[in-house]
Amino acid sequence: MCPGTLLLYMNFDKEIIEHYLKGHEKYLRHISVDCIIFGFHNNELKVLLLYARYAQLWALPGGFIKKEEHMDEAAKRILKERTGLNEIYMQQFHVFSAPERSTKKINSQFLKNVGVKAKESWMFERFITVGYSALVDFSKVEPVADVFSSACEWFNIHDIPDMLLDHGDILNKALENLQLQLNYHPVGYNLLPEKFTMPELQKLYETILDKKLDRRNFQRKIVGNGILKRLNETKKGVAHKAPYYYKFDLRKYQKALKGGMGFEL
Amino acid sequence: MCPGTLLLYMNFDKEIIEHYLKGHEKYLRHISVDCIIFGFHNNELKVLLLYARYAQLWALPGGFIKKEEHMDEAAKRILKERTGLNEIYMQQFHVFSAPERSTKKINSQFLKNVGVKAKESWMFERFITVGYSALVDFSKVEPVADVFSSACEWFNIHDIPDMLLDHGDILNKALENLQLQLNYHPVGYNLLPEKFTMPELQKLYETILDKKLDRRNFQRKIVGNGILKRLNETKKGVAHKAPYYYKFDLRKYQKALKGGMGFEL
DNA sequence: CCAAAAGTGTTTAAAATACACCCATGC
DNA sequence: GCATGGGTGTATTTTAAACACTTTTGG
Repeated sequence: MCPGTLLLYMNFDKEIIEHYLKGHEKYLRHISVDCIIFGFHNNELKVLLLYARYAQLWALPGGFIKKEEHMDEAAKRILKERTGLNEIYMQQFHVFSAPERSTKKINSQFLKNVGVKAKESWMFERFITVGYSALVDFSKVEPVADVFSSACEWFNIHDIPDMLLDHGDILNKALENLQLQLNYHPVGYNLLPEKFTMPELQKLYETILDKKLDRRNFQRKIVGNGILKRLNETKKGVAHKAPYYYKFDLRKYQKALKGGMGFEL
Repeated sequence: MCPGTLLLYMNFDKEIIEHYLKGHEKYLRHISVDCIIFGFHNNELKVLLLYARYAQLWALPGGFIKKEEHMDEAAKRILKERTGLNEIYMQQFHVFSAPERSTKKINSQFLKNVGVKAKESWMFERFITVGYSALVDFSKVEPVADVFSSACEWFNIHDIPDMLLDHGDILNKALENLQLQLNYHPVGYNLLPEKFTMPELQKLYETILDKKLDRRNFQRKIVGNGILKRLNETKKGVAHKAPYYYKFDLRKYQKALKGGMGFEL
């Protein structure tokens, strides 16, 4: 542990200790929520991770459900705290419940390190976690770490570090889920800025599906189901023919969301 | 309440009271599992329900997760107890977490009725429930009620009674999920007996999707992806041309399960 | 021998795929 | 003026949908 670390802990001690000793008065026991926050930037699919100080490992942004709170609300709250965004597109995708997924050792060691002697804590108990998958506009996110974390950063989906517990598995499952989603729902609206070019949209699909798509057929298919509106505006400052900007036709987009659109490209 | 009811309660009192007062020593708090058990019989899609004595309403078969048990194991255990079957095809499909989904009133009234005064019980607390969807061979199931229930019966999917809490919603979500599944996975293996005829398989699909399919195109598609083996045996005693029996080619079936098969019929 | 339901094949329409040429821009 | 990447159209293959006739069986 580097020299400043222990001191840093001190600043957060009160809140953290309270969480370990009294969190169960506020939150449901045994249940947590973990979020996979996907973003798209520089033609790369990214995921927002936290560096958990107590475990010295990267981890998914997560949290707990308040005693009178809907789980979806808990997920929204967590997402807002890490990204600053309201109205995030998200959905639960899987529950992870292996009895051996526990941070008891890590957590009690951590408490010792910050000088607290606690034999029992709701945080030492078993947790079942519900995975939420969220799609956000990268450019609008301002990553904020939580009290348990010393960093909050984007990672390229192909460059994920070792992660806490089964968080790596959770992330993989989320990605798999996103790929499936893509076949049936339009996805770009949540991941792209309001205006975007066709090549950008295509790159998004290619990145998620992890395969190349034919430029012309892709365009035909996307334009064909009418969820896009082309703007009378082209991208500036490119060393070749300038692509048009597009934006989503919200009404038709929503409709396609419900009806499904059988994308297999 | 009919006259015999209270007496009937007595026989179960010990186990039930123990459950209310000490269940939290055995099970995780705040988390339950509810199962939607689908079967297919007489060309109808059926669901197995319990009549909950404490609520005097039909309810989904459900249960709780033991302190050191994987949630999937809990679901398997519950499924086995109600159906007698091991190795059931099942999967979680959604978590229901509205804070208002609570049986506190119903449960405490019930305890009063059986003569127990308990102000507190883990069973009065809020529960988040994980829905599991299961597909079973109707002919192999022997429905068994649990201690909280006075009946365990199959219901036609189009003839579902009023149900406890949000169980109706859970059932609808499960059905929706099953319809989606059908588009990407073969489904018959779990719902049909080993030998079955093409018209039976088609009826299964028609029942789940709730629409008519073209007999010839259906057959071509199903046979086309090679998951079936036709037997040299026809159905006996039908007043018309006898259909062949088929069975699933397990190897190819499993492969199709993974690869998906884009059924949209 | 006829009604009922199953087996099989063909024709047509739609969708996915593959592929080629022209256009605009910055260097 | 040329390399880069974007815009657009067409021909081909594959897949889905619609449809008709023949076969078997019990009554």
